[in-house]
Amino acid sequence: MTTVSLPDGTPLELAAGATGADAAAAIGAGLARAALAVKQDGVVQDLAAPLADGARIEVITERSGQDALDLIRHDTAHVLAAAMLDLYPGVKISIGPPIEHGFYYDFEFPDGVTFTDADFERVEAEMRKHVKADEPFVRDDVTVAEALERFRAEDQPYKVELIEDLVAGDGVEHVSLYTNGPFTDLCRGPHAPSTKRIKAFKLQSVAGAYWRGDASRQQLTRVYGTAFFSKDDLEEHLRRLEEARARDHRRLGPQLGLFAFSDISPGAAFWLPHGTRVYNALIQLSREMGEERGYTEVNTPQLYDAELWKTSGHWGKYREHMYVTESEGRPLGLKPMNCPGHAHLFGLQQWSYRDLPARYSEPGLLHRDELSGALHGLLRVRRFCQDDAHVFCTEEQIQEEVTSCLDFAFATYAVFGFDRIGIELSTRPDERLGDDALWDHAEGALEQALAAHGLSYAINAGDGAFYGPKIDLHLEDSLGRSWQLGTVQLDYSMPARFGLTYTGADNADHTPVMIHRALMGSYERFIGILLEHTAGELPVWLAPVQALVLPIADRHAGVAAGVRDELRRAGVRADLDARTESVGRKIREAELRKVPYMLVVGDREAEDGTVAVRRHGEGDEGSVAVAEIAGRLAAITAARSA
RNA sequence: GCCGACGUAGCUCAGCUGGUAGAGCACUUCACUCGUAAUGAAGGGGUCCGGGGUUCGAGUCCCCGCGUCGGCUCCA
Repeated sequence: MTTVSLPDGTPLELAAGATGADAAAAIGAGLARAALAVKQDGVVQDLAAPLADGARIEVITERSGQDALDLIRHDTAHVLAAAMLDLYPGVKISIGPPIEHGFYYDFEFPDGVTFTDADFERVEAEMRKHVKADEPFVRDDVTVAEALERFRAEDQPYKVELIEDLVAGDGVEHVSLYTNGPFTDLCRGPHAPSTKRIKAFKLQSVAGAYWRGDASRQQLTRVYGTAFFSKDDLEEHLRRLEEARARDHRRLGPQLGLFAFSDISPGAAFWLPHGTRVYNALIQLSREMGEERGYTEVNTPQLYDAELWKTSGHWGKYREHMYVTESEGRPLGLKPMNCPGHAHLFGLQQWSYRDLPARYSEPGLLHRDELSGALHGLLRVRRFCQDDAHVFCTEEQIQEEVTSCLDFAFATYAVFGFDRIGIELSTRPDERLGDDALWDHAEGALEQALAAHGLSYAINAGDGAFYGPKIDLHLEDSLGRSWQLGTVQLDYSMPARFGLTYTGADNADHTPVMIHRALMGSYERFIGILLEHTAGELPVWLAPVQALVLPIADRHAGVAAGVRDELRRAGVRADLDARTESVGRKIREAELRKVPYMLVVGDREAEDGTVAVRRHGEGDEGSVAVAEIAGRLAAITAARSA
């Protein structure tokens, strides 16, 4: 006898050796038909897998959410591979997993064969044949030797390499193969019972992807697709992707007159007047919040003798991403980051332990020669400005300083209502400065700060900066792609390399510790993410035009200009639309520009010193005295409350 | 940088198999002076990303370059 328990805790008795399919059948015929797989103690397995006595089980059906979608998307990846082998003899297959919103499969095509999205249609047609044929997924556990023989015979070197690595790495002796129709793949599984469970699928894009993520190895052709349990779900998914395009900051920026890009300077935004207002308002926010927290602003050069970059270590590691020039034979580098400049600045002065911590901030303009293919609107640029700061402190002050950097970061995000923040601890990379004892120490300090906040975080092993580990804070864009905004980095190396010292209470020289931190990250990236999160409807305090005064007829233009001036005197960013156009048109255009407040001035308002207030997206709210609306908007701006 | 796609007026896009460029919005002018999401009419505007090539003829086909988009790699 095998006894398993169902999700509601009910025990279910089955014959010894019973499978997931048996369990589903024992519960009901309908469930047996609907069953795709079985989850045993949290692990999804084939229906044909035997159940372990005492296991908690759950039968996976179409309604099981992500587990079920992962399953058929993985199935669809196998069907794609089967179709590709049908259509492209000699194609080499590598791997094809499910991913968050779909799946991919990586192929190597024979010489001279290129694969493009124009080929999707015939591949999809071939895939449909396999789905229609209702081909079962059959698992076969074989010895490593058998598997190697099979894939060598089929001339599938990537599969051979995967098996060899499994043997070398994990010492496996058996591997599992899954066969659907004519196609057999090395695969851990699980899979649904047959290809017919795939109800709707679509190939989406083709991309290059390096074998095993290694740029020095063969580049394969990756085919992305997605699959669902119904055509409606698939269409709904595609519709959402289309909607996300409307929130794309690259579309919103020019539309709202915030910024533009030009071929003449790839990766560098041209900030238009309204975008510059937003940009400056964010810098102002950083300044005010920094001042409250004991930061002092500094201003350091753009160009430095290569000596500085050699001292910091950047010359060796990042020179190819730096813009360099020379003057009178002296090599110079345009700063890609502020830290060496700040370290040098620290060294120009004399320091006592009584002066620490010193917190230097600078909205420094940086240039990095990013790979052309990496550029992405405002989110990845070559010219940008970080809300950068460096804290120089004693060993004893680290904990408190890192903690207050994190507090500062969350306080900044709270201003914008950002609460879904991904936290990562990035640890020592292969190429690094400093010995292991230093790294142990530094990583430990960051872990403690995170623990003190009670924050849950992911470990990003090997992704630290070359001078120290870091805590990274991530937000998602409109398509769910994750972007690093904030970072707090602990650095024991650079102060020593720059020979920085302070005089301790013992009258001896000591080396300070340096904390690098940026919270918004760069103003460019932050504005990009903010636009995607708000769909361009910036909070009132940040809107480039907070109020637009709309005279109804030309005779109201004088009064309207007076209203605008009064608002401006109160510190409100107000503009006037005095064109000879209908109010309807002016309102439509202001709505499209997402201006938060439209203030209409006609005969009635001119008469009694009021404006008719219309909120963006909400319609007419009636008349309000000019002084009152000016005070209201000034208060909102001062408080950054909406 | 690599793989694939794309690049036509300020913007969004049309332009079939090669036969000398088109719409809507925007812009300019004129008329209208208007009460909460488009007043009407007329007009101007294009080295079809750049450079080569094939052809009697190239926006359209081929090659090279640049840029953008989706990925990969990278991201101090």
